[in-house]
Amino acid sequence: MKVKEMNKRKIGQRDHLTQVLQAAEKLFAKRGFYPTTIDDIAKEAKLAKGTIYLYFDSKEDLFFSAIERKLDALLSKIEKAVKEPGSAWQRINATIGIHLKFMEENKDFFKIMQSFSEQLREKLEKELKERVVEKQSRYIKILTRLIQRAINEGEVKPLNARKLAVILMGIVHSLTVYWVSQKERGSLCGDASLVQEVFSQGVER
Amino acid sequence: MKVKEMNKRKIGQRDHLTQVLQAAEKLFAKRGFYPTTIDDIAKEAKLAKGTIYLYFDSKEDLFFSAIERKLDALLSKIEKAVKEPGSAWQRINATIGIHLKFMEENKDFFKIMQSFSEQLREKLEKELKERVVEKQSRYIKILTRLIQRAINEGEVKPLNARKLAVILMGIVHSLTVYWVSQKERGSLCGDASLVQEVFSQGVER
DNA sequence: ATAAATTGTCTGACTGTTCAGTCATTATTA
DNA sequence: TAATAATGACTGAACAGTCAGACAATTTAT
Repeated sequence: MKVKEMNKRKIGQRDHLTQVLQAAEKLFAKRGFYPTTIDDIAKEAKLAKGTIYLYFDSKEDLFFSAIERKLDALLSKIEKAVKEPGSAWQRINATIGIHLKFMEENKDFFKIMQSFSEQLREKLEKELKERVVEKQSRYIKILTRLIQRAINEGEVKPLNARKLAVILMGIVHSLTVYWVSQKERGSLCGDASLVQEVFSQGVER
Repeated sequence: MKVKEMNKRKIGQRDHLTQVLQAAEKLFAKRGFYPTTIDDIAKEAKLAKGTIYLYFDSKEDLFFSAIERKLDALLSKIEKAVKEPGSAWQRINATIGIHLKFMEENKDFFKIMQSFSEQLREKLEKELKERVVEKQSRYIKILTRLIQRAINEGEVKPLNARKLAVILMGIVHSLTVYWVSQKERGSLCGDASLVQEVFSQGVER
């Protein structure tokens, strides 16, 4: 987060910062990057446009900061769960559950995620993009490590662990997309067992 | 002589249309909808901006037409393959192979697909959007029907066929995304057997 | 056969609007 | 009172879409 004068931040200021980030998340999620204007976000946050530029350098900076904020929240949940004792499978299953629960609670957010990397290329600041890409790949790395361990323990076929991680993410993601598109939404978390069943049976030795 | 000249004129027209569609596909795929300007497309197609508006009503119209063109090509390949005789599994496997091959040959194109529905919402003409959504869902329906048959034949566990279709699409799609992001790309088609193995084992009774 | 008129295609300068980012002014806080 | 925070009118660039006219292919008239 590129907050100017970070060290001098006060409570009033932090509130405004959060207001802006929440408004940005909401609107970017609803409409995507380009159709969302800074004026929209300012209005939603009940602040003047100029105030936003006190906290963020540009629209892109705000966009990435909003994504980063949520991604941090998801990652810390995942990382915490992975530290818990248990077998590789138990951890993989926990991860699936946490991911689906998080998406169910933040259904707008994931829409940003899926498009950001391909949508903004070219134009965007390299540094900004890398901040987010790094966190995205950390998630895949965690899953890859878990799957590799399951392979080493002989519970999973000796396939490419990274590709299996990609496949698992793909399953979880596609079900989320499907769930969001439904008019009458059931519980997304309820699909955790389906994912676990299909994936584990699909890769087990 | 008369006929010859007339043909020359008509062929010229069709060429321009194709030129525009190809340029649009290329640039929309590379940069996405908003950062691509009609001037860019005109330049790429070596035509004047006004000419594009002879063939398309708006930027959105052009965007959807470019998508539709490619989607038709993919769908007709899939539909043809599904008509071939064979078991439900053979057809599902054929579909996976065709899909991956198509993406390998049109790696830019699929990027548009994944984002279009979420990117443009709100603003876009309903009718334009529906043209594409209808075709997208036709693909899922084909897969769903195949999977349902495999369930009826007792080869697949009695789970929700549509969700399984969504899962299969998710696997194929995520591997495509992963493949595109690789610097050193191997063969995407080569992953067809991985998908088939994991999916079939994952859902079999 | 040649010129003139007609038709259909293409062009790119122009217009109106939208919007990211600025900054002089005002409000708040210490 | 001085420092800091917030405001919103303003600016300049970008861009979708238009349109008056250029140009080439055909047809008609002489």
